[in-house]
Amino acid sequence: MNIENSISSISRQSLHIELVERLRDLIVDGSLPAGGKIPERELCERFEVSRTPMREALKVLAADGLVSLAPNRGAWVSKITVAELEEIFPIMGALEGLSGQLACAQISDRQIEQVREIHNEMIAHFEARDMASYFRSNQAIHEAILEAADNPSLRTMYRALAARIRRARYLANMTDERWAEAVDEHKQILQALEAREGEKLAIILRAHLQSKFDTVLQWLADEEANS
Amino acid sequence: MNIENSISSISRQSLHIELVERLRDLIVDGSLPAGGKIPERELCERFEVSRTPMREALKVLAADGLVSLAPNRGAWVSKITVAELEEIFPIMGALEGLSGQLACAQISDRQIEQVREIHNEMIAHFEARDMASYFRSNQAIHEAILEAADNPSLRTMYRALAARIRRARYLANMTDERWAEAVDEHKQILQALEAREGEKLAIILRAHLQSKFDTVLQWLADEEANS
DNA sequence: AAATTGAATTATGAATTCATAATTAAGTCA
DNA sequence: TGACTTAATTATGAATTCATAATTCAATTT
Repeated sequence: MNIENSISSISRQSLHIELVERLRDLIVDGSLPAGGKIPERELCERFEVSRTPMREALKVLAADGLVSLAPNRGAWVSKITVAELEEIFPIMGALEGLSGQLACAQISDRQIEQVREIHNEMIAHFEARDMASYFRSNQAIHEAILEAADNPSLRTMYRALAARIRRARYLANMTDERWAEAVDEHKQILQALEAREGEKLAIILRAHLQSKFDTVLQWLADEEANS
Repeated sequence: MNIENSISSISRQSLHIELVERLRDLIVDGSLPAGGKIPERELCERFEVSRTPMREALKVLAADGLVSLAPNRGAWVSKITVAELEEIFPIMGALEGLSGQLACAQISDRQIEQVREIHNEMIAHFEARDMASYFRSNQAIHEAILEAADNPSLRTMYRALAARIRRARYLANMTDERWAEAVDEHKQILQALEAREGEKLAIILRAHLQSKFDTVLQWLADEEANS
């Protein structure tokens, strides 16, 4: 890529798009904590933009559900409720099932090989009981399947939902038993993918997400009890 | 509702939200034709707002995919391509399947009765070969199932997709043969719903949308050939 | 001392302004 | 006449300004 292109790739797209992505990252990685107020002025200074594009970005994120706008009271990072989790998990399941089905229909041997590699890394992390690394590999597998599905709209929608429930999804501590179950489910996922059995993979993925959801609900109930 | 409430329900929500809805309507009903430029200035005058909230609304719609923003060249109504249809139909199928499944799990007898009534109206429209009325009833049935699924996020996502492909979905002329098939599929839909067989309904709905998609693709191919 | 009122401050929503990019129109030359 | 150049116009993106709503905090009352 030459200099001209590398400049244009930054300045070409409008400020608010850039801001949407930056803000989404800040929210997803927890720099802007859930339930907290979004300091508009501060962020404008940080990113050296005026309020106009910043507020445009906040409105886009609000339409996505990641941000809540209180009229005349500013923007807040949306706090996920149990009710919303109950809404979103089945949708994620449907989308992830579809992504598996589409992936099976057209995934290349090369891509399957890549998934297998990540899968094996994940197993190693499981055996070492390294949960952070396990989650990373886990996420990479789901991303790879989504990638293989080769459907940009699906990708965008899935990621938007994943951003909304991210913390709930990866902060829930699993019991060792549940963890082993999840690993077993992942072995089935790999098998179905290798055999390119789309319908089967869809069913497994939906069930996998359902299990995850149950775990999260359990965790939330425990959290509730302990506070 | 008292006067105070009816006032606040209008003025309470911000201008750009109101505009998002108005613009979406204009696009979906064809007042702003697909592929056409969106006359920002004109719309600002029409709705008596300044450019700021109008542009905020356009950015939200762009994030939704209903509008395309060309940097420094303004906003255009997105034109659906065959590639996008190929992306979106399976997603709609997955979401509609899920809505059927969720609906079966909790639909009331009263709601089933309502669906049955709309279904019978639709059959009457079919027998009278009144396609416009048929489409209206058809849409009402899918809406009723979506409603019974009682999942606001699902509803929002489904409607956003439906808006994007609306014209393709309802402008495609069906052959009499295909039309009869669709009606038959709808009879199965009603049966599964009455029996509250969620999995089965999901499968039927996915297949139903797949058939619809095939019809639309055929229609597009014909259109292509005739132009 | 606690609650309540009201002025001062701050933040927000929307209009306006401003710099710049894109388009159009006019003029020039082959 | 028709393509090309360049000036004028218009539209766009972003910054700034302005009116108003919300919040804070001190003063007052009970």
